[in-house]
Amino acid sequence: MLVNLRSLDLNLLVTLDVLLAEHNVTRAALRLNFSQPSVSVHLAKLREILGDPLLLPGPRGMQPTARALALREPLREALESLERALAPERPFDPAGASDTWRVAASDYGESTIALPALRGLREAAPNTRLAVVELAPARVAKQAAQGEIDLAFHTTSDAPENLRRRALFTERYVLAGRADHPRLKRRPGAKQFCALEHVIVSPDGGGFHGVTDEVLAQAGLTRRVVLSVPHFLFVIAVLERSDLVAMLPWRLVREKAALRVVEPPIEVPGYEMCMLWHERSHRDSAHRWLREQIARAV
DNA sequence: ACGCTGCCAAGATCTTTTAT
DNA sequence: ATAAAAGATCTTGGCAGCGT
Repeated sequence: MLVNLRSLDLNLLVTLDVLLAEHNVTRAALRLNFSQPSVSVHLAKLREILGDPLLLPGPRGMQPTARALALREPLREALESLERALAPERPFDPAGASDTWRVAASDYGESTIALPALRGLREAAPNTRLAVVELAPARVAKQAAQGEIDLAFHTTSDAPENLRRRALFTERYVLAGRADHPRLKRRPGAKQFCALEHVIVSPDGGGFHGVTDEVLAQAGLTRRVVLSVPHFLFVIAVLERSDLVAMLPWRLVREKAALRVVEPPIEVPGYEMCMLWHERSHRDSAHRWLREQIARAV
């Protein structure tokens, strides 16, 4: 018959553990910082609960019953396991860690966050692995909740409310075209800007209308958006091989020698990037280290 | 007010020492 | 070898502190 743990004071097991080691109530009491009678009462309760005398007074002190002998090792292991489980979390050791982290990122997040952070991660924690998975904004909250991803890189403004977040940087838009683009030798005016052929990134797919178009509309202007693509990096390839231009995040194009980057003639509001994670990971020392590492890298 | 826990004091039991 | 005395150890009963 199983002992109901609800009705069992686990402190009794601590006493039993010491009793099984000492075979002596007085010495057990000394070790436990209890009075001898208290331990005697504990033993009485244990006898009642387990239905076994456990320790019998005999010729050479208290002799353990067969049940007591059978109990000793498993009990010791169980208590040690509990002690380990309840021990204060030890600080994360990057050098010895072999975690695999799953991070959701768009190709923009890959370029501007994952890439800068990668070197530091490899150096500090060489036995860890990083899995970057496609960022699907609609699914981030669920993925985080189900533990499919540890971290997501996302714009702050439309990030799921129920996830923890930390701002990483603010981004602004610049106008980019190929390095020797004839119309970008000087910063174009609004009219020339609208006359150019534009590429737009539409992560949801298929859209031809973005923030830039809204700002233009307020000024009574429209531009010619001739290509819509879902990924940022493809835009760069397109710009390099055509006369198309695009309003792109500054961080994505700042080191692209093949591109010419100019300030746009109109003021397009930027956005803030943040990383998102689930409450469950919030206090985890490994996860905190990862977050700190990434925040420092960007 | 009640129940739980631990302590102290006293009683009970068993072991060891000492005397015969 | 046996019995009494002393010592060690466990159990029981009563009490106080504490939290519900």
